[in-house]
Amino acid sequence: MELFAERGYGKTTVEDIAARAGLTERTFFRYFTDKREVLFAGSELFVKQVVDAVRAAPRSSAALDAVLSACESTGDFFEERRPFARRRNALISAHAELQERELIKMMSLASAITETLKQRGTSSAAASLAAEAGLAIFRVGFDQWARDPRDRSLVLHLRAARRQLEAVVVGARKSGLRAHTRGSS
Amino acid sequence: MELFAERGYGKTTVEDIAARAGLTERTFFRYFTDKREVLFAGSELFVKQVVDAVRAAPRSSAALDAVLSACESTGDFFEERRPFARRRNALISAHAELQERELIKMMSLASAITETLKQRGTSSAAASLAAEAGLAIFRVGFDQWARDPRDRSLVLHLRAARRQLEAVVVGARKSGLRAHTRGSS
DNA sequence: CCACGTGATGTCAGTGCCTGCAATCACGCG
DNA sequence: CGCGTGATTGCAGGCACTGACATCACGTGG
Repeated sequence: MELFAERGYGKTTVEDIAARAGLTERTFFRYFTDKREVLFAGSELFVKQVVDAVRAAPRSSAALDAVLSACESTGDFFEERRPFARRRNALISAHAELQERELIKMMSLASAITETLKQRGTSSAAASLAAEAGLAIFRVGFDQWARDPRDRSLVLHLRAARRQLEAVVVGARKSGLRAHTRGSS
Repeated sequence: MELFAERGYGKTTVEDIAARAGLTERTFFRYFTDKREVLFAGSELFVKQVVDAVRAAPRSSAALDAVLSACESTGDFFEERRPFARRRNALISAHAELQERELIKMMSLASAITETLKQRGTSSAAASLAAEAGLAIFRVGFDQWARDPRDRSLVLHLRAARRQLEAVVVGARKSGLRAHTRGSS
């Protein structure tokens, strides 16, 4: 992060990073598969935490609720490092290659959540959709949180996003059914 | 695609591709910014079609309906080339770097849709969520479509996915509200 | 104190992606 | 034929990444 801040991501070579850490380029590639991966260290741990939280959700709760409470449980983690999260976010959104990596990490999280939901007895398609919808809420909520000038909590933004999604889906369902009834038959 | 089928994506160099097209590596990079981009040629056109379809949706329809009818309008396009779509899909899901590219294309589509919805008067957060929810439905539906041994239509799979999402969100809302009533106050 | 095994680190050479720059080519026009 | 313009090429080089092998650090048993 120091180096990226100094010269920018593109102008920082892997050799630079390794040197700053007192190592060789070759050794860098033993720890990270990629130049990009250096910004995503510990992501497996993050996935594990979220998945465990999903698994820990009460059986009675609906799939989406399980996913969202798991998302909310990451709040403490992020709340402590909002400044860092902001800088990291800015860096990533400034570089397409980094966004790509972030997106695939998100999808691997989605897959992991989907699997966990299936083990809870959710059907395959519903599990996928609950995972994806949950992460869509997370993305939107996280974004609002990161750019919130009033520094309100992540949980608050997640709940707001969730209500928005409900409104969007339910609203569409109502008018969609009406249109359908009108249109067919 | 020929070359990728013959030797695999990883073992096909850009020089190979250029040679097969009767050109030089250097020229390849004038047409494509990337080796990966060769598999996503014309994606801007696709985005344009979907965005136009969203824009063309009646004002009265809800945001999510606008997005979904736009997704359905791509059905004809894909239906004609299901075998190609399947091979391309298999190739992409076998290579993480290609998945990354596909994901970022999806997100750029989501952003474009979000913008269009905002112009229709949808609020920013609702627009994001309608776009993301719509694309989640598209991803799940498309996946089912591509792997459907009975070759049923894309539209059918999209509608099914949509009903699943409704169930997931509405189901969660009901039990979530119940839990909330029980839990707080 | 030494030999030895093991895992981390370093060296080196090589491949392939990608870029900048300058030369060359194709071709339509006066 | 000469000329301008846009497409193509050749060349040199930077950087990401890999494989094979050498070396180092260090704990263990003799």
